[in-house]
Amino acid sequence: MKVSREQMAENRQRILEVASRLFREKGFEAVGVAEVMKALGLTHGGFYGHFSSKDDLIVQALAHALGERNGATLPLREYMDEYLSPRHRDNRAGGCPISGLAADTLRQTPEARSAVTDGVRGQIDWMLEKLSGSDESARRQAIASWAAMVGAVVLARATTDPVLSDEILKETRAWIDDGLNRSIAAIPGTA
Amino acid sequence: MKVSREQMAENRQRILEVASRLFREKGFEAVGVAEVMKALGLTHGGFYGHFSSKDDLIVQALAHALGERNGATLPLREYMDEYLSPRHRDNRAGGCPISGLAADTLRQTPEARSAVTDGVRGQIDWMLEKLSGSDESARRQAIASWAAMVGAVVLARATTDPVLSDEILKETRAWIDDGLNRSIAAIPGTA
DNA sequence: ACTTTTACATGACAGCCATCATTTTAAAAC
DNA sequence: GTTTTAAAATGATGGCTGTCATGTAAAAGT
Repeated sequence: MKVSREQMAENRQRILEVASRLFREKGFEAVGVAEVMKALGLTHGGFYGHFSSKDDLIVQALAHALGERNGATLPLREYMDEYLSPRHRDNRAGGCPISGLAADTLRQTPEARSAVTDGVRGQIDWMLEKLSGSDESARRQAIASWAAMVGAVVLARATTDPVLSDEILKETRAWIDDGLNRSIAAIPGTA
Repeated sequence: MKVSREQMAENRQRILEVASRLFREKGFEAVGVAEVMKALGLTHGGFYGHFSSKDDLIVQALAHALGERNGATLPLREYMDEYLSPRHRDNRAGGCPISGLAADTLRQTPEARSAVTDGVRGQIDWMLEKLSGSDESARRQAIASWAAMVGAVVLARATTDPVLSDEILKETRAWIDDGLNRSIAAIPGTA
């Protein structure tokens, strides 16, 4: 049956939200078009009225998830605390799309890869801004801290031993903080 | 046709080698049983004489790839140089199975996940040994450095911009070295 | 030499998936 | 209120994949 214009626009948004959550949770390949539509209470038929293909959905869902996360106005340390928490590790569907989907995106279209690249660049810039420094050492710190965060979440998720998994998150968090403190101490007037 | 006993044993080894390379290159889901066998010049039919299922192959290929890498007798800094090199980034098929497959293993059998967990634990222990320290700070350093290495490789592979990709590897490598030097300096007698 | 065993080839089957053609039905337009 | 439009439902199709049944030929055993 046909639905109202607003209903259709809302449906489109809900497809993006549900798809981006399912993709993060199970990966692009493991989620079918029918599964996404069913999660909304719809059937697979209407899908191609909204998106031209599954690849198209992947690109838009990625952009949607990346954009959603950009609203983060947390202080850097709180952001890192949350990122490296067991809660984020266990919340793949609602978590960072880069740590969740970067590896999966390798086998996707150039458009999808491009969206992830923009996300990586944006994240580094955001962290750099939060570090309130733009010399090379701040950029190094932003990049390496971010790499450690992504790696720790990937490893913590892959590890089935909960003790080891928690330890990876905790020690990585502490290590990053060691580096932050060291840098702050190096700024004249803060030591 | 039937082949000799040694030939069969060799075929089994070659299946493991080819499969572990293909899996690392394209992911578990994207590689079919037929594709693996074809890469050896065989057909899909004989596969189930060697392995009970594709899931079985995945576990054994993972263990094979992880074991292969354990022969590393490089000094720690050289190992890190290689790990964070463009060459390793571009060599998924022959590279570290953890950075290449950890995310993919989330959706695999408990046995496969267990193999990866053992690999993570072994890698941390190996690095700890190389750091020649076993106090908590050395363990923290091993875990966080390793997380940064994995994250940097994942991000560098996902990033399509070659300049940014190279930068992620290079800055992460430098950042880890900063930490190593700081720790060495903290050991009495080395400063 | 003959028989038995078995590694691999061939071919088939069921299940899943993306995509599309057609139909239905309710909202928009008049 | 009637007609037009289009969003979603239904159903079909083709391709791919894991798995298995059967066939075949060469090695192993006697």
